[in-house]
Amino acid sequence: MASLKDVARHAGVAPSTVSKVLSGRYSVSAECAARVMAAVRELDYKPNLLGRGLRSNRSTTVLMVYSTFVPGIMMGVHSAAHELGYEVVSLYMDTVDDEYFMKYLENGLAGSVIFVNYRFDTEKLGKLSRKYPMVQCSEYVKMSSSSQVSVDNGQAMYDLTEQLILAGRRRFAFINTVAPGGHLPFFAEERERGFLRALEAHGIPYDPALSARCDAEADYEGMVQLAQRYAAMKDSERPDAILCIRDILGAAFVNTLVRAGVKVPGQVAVTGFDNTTAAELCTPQLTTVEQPFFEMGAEAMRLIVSMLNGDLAVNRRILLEHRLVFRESALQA
Amino acid sequence: MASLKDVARHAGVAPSTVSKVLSGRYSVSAECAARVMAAVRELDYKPNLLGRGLRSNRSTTVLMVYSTFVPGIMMGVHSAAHELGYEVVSLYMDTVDDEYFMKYLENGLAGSVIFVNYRFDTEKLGKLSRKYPMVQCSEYVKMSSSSQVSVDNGQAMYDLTEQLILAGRRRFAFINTVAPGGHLPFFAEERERGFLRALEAHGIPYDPALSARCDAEADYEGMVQLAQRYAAMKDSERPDAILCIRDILGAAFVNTLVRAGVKVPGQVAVTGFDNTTAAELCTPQLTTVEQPFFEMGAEAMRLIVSMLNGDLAVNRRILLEHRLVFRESALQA
DNA sequence: CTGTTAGCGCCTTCAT
DNA sequence: ATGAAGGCGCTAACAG
Repeated sequence: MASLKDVARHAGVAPSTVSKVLSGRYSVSAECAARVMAAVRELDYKPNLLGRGLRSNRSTTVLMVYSTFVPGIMMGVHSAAHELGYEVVSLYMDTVDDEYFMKYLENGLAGSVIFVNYRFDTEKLGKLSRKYPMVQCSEYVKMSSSSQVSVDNGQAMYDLTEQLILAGRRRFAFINTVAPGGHLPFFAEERERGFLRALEAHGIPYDPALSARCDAEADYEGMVQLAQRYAAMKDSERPDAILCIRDILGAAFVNTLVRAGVKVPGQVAVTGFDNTTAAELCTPQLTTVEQPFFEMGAEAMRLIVSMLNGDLAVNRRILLEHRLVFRESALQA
Repeated sequence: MASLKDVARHAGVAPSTVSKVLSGRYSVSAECAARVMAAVRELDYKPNLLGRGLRSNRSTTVLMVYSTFVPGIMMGVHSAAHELGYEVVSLYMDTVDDEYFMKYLENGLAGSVIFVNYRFDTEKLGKLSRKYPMVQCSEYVKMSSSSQVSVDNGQAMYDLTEQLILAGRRRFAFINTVAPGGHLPFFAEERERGFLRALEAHGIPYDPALSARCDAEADYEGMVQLAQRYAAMKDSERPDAILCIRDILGAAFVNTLVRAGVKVPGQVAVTGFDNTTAAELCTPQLTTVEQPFFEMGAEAMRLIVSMLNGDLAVNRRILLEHRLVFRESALQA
């Protein structure tokens, strides 16, 4: 691999001059810059990030930690990174609230973090964010010192609930998931609050006993079992609208209810959240909420870069627009 | 961050001695080693990978390039990496056969590659494998100079087909996917060959006109459209067994046929491949083939490390055992 | 505007 | 068995 020194020799200048041309942050004569760039092309020079990082103590590599694979977010992050001249390395961590990813910061591989749907203890997060630029994408914990990019989960669920009310639904159930510790992810809390707020705004009475919480670690079968409780209810006792926190839960409900002879959406409307494949895979297909994942990822990347450049006095919270997707499982008013 | 020099000072030895203790490849007195290790703990020292990589020109960071997110493989790769003292950085590339990932090798971030389900031109792959250790996991191209870990896709499909034959099926269709260029991934070729081999071995006549190939880029709706052609056939003309190359295709067929009133598995047996969530999401649930993803990932990692250590004279091909998973869509004989 | 110099953290040869 | 010295590729401070 050609090194910066090789480029310098080939162009007949000093190594530091090459460095200056490449960084673009120092004044160099146009003629000289042209010679350097020509040499870069001829030698197919690629800067060595180890040398650069070691010397400058800065890193253009962003660590992306995710607990849920969302292709759209990944593509958005990568796309923005590419435009901005950054690299992203990603790390799948199925056990949430673990600090294993710190290794990748401490050993110098990366210099900043984007969390995607990753739940991390508030206190730890606070400490961490003082050492490394950090942004939370999609899921987040409340923290004034943390940057975040997401949709307005509460508003999204409010909007969805409102449409069902306008379509004539009256007996509502909300199916949330609950983590082993009994904690709800913050976005899940927000969605539930949005749901309640919509009922209240429209004066719809609500019986919490109709709702349920599914174990976050439940597999599909577990979700089906929960749904069977609803399938087994007397028609008069069953909710006429079941709002699920995620598509896969919604799909489990649709499949289970239909198999038991309950009419969807005739007797019960069912909805999901995220507009994943699962929403299309069930019959009838699932009404759901779509998030602008690509933009969310791209914004998260831009935000990190701003922070790295110190462009930002304060951390920011970016909210992007959601979109309701109506399918057969719950028709629009 | 404490550096190696800090550790040396704290332990009262020379930096080079600390390095020797940590690498374990030089003789150091037990007493001295103990002092060093104590200092490492007290200072919470983490070796800086940039300094190490720059100096040694070796990297313990493995790049994982994938076009399909398979949690099991990821976890296997990470688990083995952790045991062996390696790091994994991963890169999602939806556009297959692209060389963008080379950047991460050329800039020194990583020193070897694991491809997961990533199709890469044979010639390029050959060139690359001469510069960087490389293993293909799950999908692979035929190449004597390349290491690979996978199940025996041909044998898996042979076994599945044979079970359907033994269960009395006689009119077989095989639904493959075809990439824009008209090329089949190698594993897809192998599966199709295994299917044909089983029919031949049991003397079952085969009408290729019954089979079809779905555009690899088709979304769920596209798959449903293909399935509708089969739903619309006269009962006497329709295959009584439809073997799909992937679960999601199988799910589309199950859903579409059932919705059209065709009995699954009564009139048609349907199968998938991979045992993903999609196989559970459809009704009836899908008979499929399970791969030992975790082990595949772990083996791929071990193989890379062997190659990096030069332990391996020749590249290797590791085949792991598949498992048939029978569900309602195609019952066992 | 360009070049010289020093050193980021680490490993490895060589001398002791 | 231990330490001293050099240098991997790069950038930043300084000199010219």
